[in-house]
Amino acid sequence: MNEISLKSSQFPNGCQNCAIRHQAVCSRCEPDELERLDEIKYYRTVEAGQTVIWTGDRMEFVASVVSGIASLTQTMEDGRTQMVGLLLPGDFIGRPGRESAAYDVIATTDIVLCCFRRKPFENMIVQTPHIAQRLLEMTLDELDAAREWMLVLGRKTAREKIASLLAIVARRNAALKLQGTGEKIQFDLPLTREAMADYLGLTLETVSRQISALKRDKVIALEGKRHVIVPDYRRLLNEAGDDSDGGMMM
Amino acid sequence: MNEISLKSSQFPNGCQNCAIRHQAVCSRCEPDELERLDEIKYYRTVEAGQTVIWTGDRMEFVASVVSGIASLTQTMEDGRTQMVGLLLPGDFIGRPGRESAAYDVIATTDIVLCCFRRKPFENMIVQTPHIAQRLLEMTLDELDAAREWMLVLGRKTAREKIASLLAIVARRNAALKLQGTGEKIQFDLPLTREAMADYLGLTLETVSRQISALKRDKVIALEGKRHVIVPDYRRLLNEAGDDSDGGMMM
DNA sequence: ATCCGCTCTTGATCTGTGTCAAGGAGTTAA
DNA sequence: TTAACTCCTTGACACAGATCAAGAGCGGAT
Repeated sequence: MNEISLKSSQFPNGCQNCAIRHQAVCSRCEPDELERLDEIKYYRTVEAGQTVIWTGDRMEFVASVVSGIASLTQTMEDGRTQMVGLLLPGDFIGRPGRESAAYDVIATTDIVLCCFRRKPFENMIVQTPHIAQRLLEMTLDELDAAREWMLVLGRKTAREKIASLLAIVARRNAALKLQGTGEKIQFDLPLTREAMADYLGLTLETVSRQISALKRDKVIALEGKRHVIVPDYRRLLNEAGDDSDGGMMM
Repeated sequence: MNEISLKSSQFPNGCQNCAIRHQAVCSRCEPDELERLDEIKYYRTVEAGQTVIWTGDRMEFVASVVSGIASLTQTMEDGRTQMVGLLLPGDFIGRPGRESAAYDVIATTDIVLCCFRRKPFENMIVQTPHIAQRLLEMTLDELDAAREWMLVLGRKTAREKIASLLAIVARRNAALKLQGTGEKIQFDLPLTREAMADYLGLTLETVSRQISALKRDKVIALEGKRHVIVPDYRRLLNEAGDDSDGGMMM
């Protein structure tokens, strides 16, 4: 299962994207708290396509995604699968208090995780209130994202679903770079057609057809299979069925 | 908007179902913490069919459902609606830190809410760590429920969707009464066909047809339109597509 | 260079669910 | 009693998306 421990020294700036350390802890932590966090922390890489944890596995750690993209996936006995979460850098994996994993966690791209051994981490939560508060904020955001996605899954057409997904990835990308003010946004899709289908509750054929249709209608342009160019972000949002930008997710 | 303040004295046993007071606080709270909670607390009733809060409204409070059933609903501009949460007694409404509501909150039946004014409640969270910890637990449970529902919305057939919903309501009901060990479970559906459709991402006609089909196939029996009898709970679970009871939701 | 495996596209056809329409059953009000 | 209303059921038909099938593009291994 391709597990490699990395030393903190490989991340000279600290764990830049690690939500726990930088967003939850650093700004408010006492030095001795940081030390305790470092003691229970280790890094781990997983190759694209590998499964980090299977549903039901014992969870020995919780983790934060440092780089790459992971997904939470549920599978029914007959093989139907539904992705229930897209984990981007900064997102959190696992939950304090749970012994075993509730979902498969799959590395969609090569990823680096910042892991914390679970038991000591749970102790830290009890002793360090602002960690629980930060985790609560993050969890509430995830809950909003999940509910937003329920609207997508339950009520949107295939075309709207695709546009919604593209809008999310585009937004994430524009947010990471300088705010893509006005100018066209472009990015590489980090998901295969099949992964998109699993996220959207569609088949990969329908995904492919709808992407072709959006291309034909000049809502997007493609370079190769994965590189997407969005000439007019508002238009894309409109296709997604949520004209008022507002919420959306992730 | 039908707002009635009730006095705590109308709930002589305290607020039995109130998650914050009894599950989050009582067992671990100091007396002075309980007093502070009481100061910012009030009760409110809402009639069936009324909207408690509209999306975008300013949230002056957070609340816990004491009795009855409420729902969280999202609506698109063209009127398509998706229920994104079913709130049963003990469930929490609102989130600390958010100024305005992200969803419509609708009273599906007559309900009683135990409300806490938001600002002082947020202060309490900061000062009283175990409240944040309890809220984190509850939020994580809701997140699991939402993700479970994503599988229902994205990958299940209409028949499986109906069976899934019936199973949830049945489980809740059996849990409230003495564990319905073996014997047949019966309960009143608290939702109209239309509300079920909004929850399941279907039309009310399809809901009606599938309920008729389950009745015809003796998976359930009906007395009137709303009273459901489940002779074999395992069979129902099987129809829902999740043979291994295990998780499910809410 | 050739073959293999993987991802993606496109076509033809099938089917589950939506849409439109009519009417039944129960409740409340006149 | 009838009328009006809400909630639910059922039928006929349409259509979005699934399924089945063939093949294109492309990188990696031999």
